[in-house]
Amino acid sequence: MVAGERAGVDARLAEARLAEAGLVDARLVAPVLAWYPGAARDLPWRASDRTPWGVLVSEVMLQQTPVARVEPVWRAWLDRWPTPAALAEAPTADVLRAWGTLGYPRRALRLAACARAVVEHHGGALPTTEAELRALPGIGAYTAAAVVAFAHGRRAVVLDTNVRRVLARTLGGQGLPPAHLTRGEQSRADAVWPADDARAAAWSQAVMELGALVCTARAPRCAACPVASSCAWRAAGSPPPTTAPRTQAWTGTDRQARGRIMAVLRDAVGPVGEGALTAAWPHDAEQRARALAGLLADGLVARAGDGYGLPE
DNA sequence: AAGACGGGGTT
DNA sequence: AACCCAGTCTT
Repeated sequence: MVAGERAGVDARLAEARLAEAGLVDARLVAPVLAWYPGAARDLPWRASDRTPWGVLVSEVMLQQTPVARVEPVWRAWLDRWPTPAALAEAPTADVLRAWGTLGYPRRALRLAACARAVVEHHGGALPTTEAELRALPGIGAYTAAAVVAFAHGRRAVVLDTNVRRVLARTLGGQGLPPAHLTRGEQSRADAVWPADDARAAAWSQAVMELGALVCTARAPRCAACPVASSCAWRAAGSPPPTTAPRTQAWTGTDRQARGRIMAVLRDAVGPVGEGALTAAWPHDAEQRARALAGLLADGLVARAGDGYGLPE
């Protein structure tokens, strides 16, 4: 075993002892739970009249898209398709237009497929276990846990980018979590998560909110943090992150080309011809063809007469 | 384990 | 111009 692994194991053992002694609960969980009620945002998918379906729709929309952009689309979506059964009947073109510019439109396709699966296999009601949710299209480990915690109020370890950052800083002393979710992070989270359903669900919501509002990636508001005094990262002098995340290129990528084509088709009343696609991405015919082929393969675009349109 | 996959607000 | 965002799926 190399020194780094040895140190990691020692750190986890130390954390496990702290958890056993109830110190993590006293220093981290309890203060964050106390902080939440006065700080939480008033988001519509958290309202007392929320439904599991509304929670799921919010979680899928929030996969890589910020809250501010999701909120208006979520409201319109739930007004139009208040249940899985309603969405299951919707034409794909309507679904993609309602998704608008949230990005990653395959999520909209998967959400519609999820609605149909819920109708077919679960009688139209969302299942309540992580394993059943995980088996539905577009629902991965995070979203399954989020629905269990936020919609059903039961214990589920919700490990999104916010929670990973809070735990990396407060317990790990690191500025940012690893690039990819590690077993170490999962075992650390499992040790921290309260055992009781109601407390665990409240913690899920509160720790995510802390990461979103206070323990932010770029410029954390440590002065407003309820656990600043026991934060391992602060104690270490807030050292900058060691590994810089690789930023994704955007301008000139296939993804941008796909987006331009989708924008044209969303805004078109009927099918569009080759000319409209050329105008959408004029300078690289090869890339345009590759993007269109990908969209057709993904089921985001369909041939319509002599041209192309959103699928029925 | 790595790469593909949108789009817009913030710094 | 970079960076960031309540991830998932495929290879």
